[in-house]
Amino acid sequence: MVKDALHRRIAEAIRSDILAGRLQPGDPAPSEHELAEKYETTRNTVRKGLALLKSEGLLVSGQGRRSMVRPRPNVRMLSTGANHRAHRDAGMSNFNAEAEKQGHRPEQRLLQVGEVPAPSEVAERLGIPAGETVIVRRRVFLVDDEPMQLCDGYYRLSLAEGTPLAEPRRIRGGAHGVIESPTGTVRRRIVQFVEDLELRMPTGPEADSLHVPTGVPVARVLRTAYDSAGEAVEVLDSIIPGDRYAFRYVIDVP
Amino acid sequence: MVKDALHRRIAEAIRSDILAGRLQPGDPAPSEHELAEKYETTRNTVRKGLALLKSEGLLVSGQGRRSMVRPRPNVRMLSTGANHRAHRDAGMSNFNAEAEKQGHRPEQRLLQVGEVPAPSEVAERLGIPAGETVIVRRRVFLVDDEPMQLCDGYYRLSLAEGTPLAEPRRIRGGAHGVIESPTGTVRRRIVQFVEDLELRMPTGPEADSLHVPTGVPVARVLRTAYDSAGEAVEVLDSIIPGDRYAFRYVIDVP
DNA sequence: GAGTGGTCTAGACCACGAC
DNA sequence: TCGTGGTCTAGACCACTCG
Repeated sequence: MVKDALHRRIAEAIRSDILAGRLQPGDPAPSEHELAEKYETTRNTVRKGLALLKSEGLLVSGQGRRSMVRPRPNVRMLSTGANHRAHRDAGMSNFNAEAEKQGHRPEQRLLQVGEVPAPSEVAERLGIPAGETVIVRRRVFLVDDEPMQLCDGYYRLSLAEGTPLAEPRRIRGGAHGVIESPTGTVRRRIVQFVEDLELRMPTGPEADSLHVPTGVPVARVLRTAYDSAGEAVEVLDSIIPGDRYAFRYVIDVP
Repeated sequence: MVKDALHRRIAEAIRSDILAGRLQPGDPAPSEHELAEKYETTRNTVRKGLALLKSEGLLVSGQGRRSMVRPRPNVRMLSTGANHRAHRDAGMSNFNAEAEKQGHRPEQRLLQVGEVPAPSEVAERLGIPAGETVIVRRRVFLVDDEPMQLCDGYYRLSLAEGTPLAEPRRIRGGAHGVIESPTGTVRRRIVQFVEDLELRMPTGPEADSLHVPTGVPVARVLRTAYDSAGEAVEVLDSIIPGDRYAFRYVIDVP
């Protein structure tokens, strides 16, 4: 019978050790040799069992090193829509505030600033035709030198051209400061965010650049910012590893 | 070199066929035999490559059947905090409304209603000591007879005892109707939800009961409902497969 | 250098689906 | 019945880490 496959039983035994706490995060798993002997089978079969656990995110392994129970990451960010403004009024992004609160050193690294044709999902949200030229700012957020998320910001050309948004430099006070700063006589104000989340496994390049271990999913988050006129002024396209983030949303019912 | 492993190259070739659209969802993948011949290797190595793609959620397979590119699920729910009340005032849950809008047949199946000790995460949110007895209502939501999510509702004993919440029957108008119905002279009103999301791979039992294919992550959502007095009146603990749901949250900035 | 995990070969038998 | 994928054996060599 399929469900009683030996490699599944091996996986199940170790899984229950982990879930019951008999094996703690960071503990070494039994070696493949030991398991092969214990279950009177070959290393190949043992490896299939361990592969299952890796794909579930319970084990991590590496050439030459003993496999171990996946350690909890030392930082866990809380991504919350609830308090954007509070932080920003203090001149700080949500990301930085959360990291520093936990006693870590946040960093935002700018990968690219330039003009690109708008991807369809972005164009849709910005209310422009797909393929129209937009400004993109690609960044990676890090904590203690470990990458935490990829974050691409998209802006309409008419809004960003000639502003710091189009410059390949970090922006003091953040992108929202620029958007809300008065241009001529108008003063924009961001009053609403809409976040669309999708769950999936990371692509190869994503897993590489974010150091996502096997068996850890990511969220793809598209966040659109609207001003008081109902106009979309920014679309953020983020890839967020599931082992380093928890999400919290507060919904007020009218 | 590790990255050039043959099974990885095989996976990469097929992956790019899928991502480029040369292989469409539902299309059969090449058979293991064919691939072994093409790459002049053994079936075992081919299988390692295909296993990679399965763990990424790109392929599905089954004994005796040809592997195929994972078809998009025929229903995709939009889980949104934005319009709970609108639907409920129409006497319909968010879930049912969304499914019917897409022309499908929703169903909520009650698995269990009973008293249990409150899990710590639930107790925390309900503002009671962990382990205190609470009422739980375990349900599975289905669309067209396919399971879509697991959803356990927890209620304080003092609130649920003697009400339909403690009865093993479906509740006309939903649980919120009961919570908001007047008891004595007070009339509760739910005014806020707080949703905590976590991303991970499904456990074995979860994958089984939700028919989650390999390589598809789940969200674990804890939703707490508060009344106008700031009291937590319900905690919902849901497991939601990533291939059948998209999440949308609207955040208003004061 | 000893031990570990990563890769691969060359077979075998089984369970299941489609024809 | 035939082809498919699922499981397993019994070896081998390599790359890497650690003491």
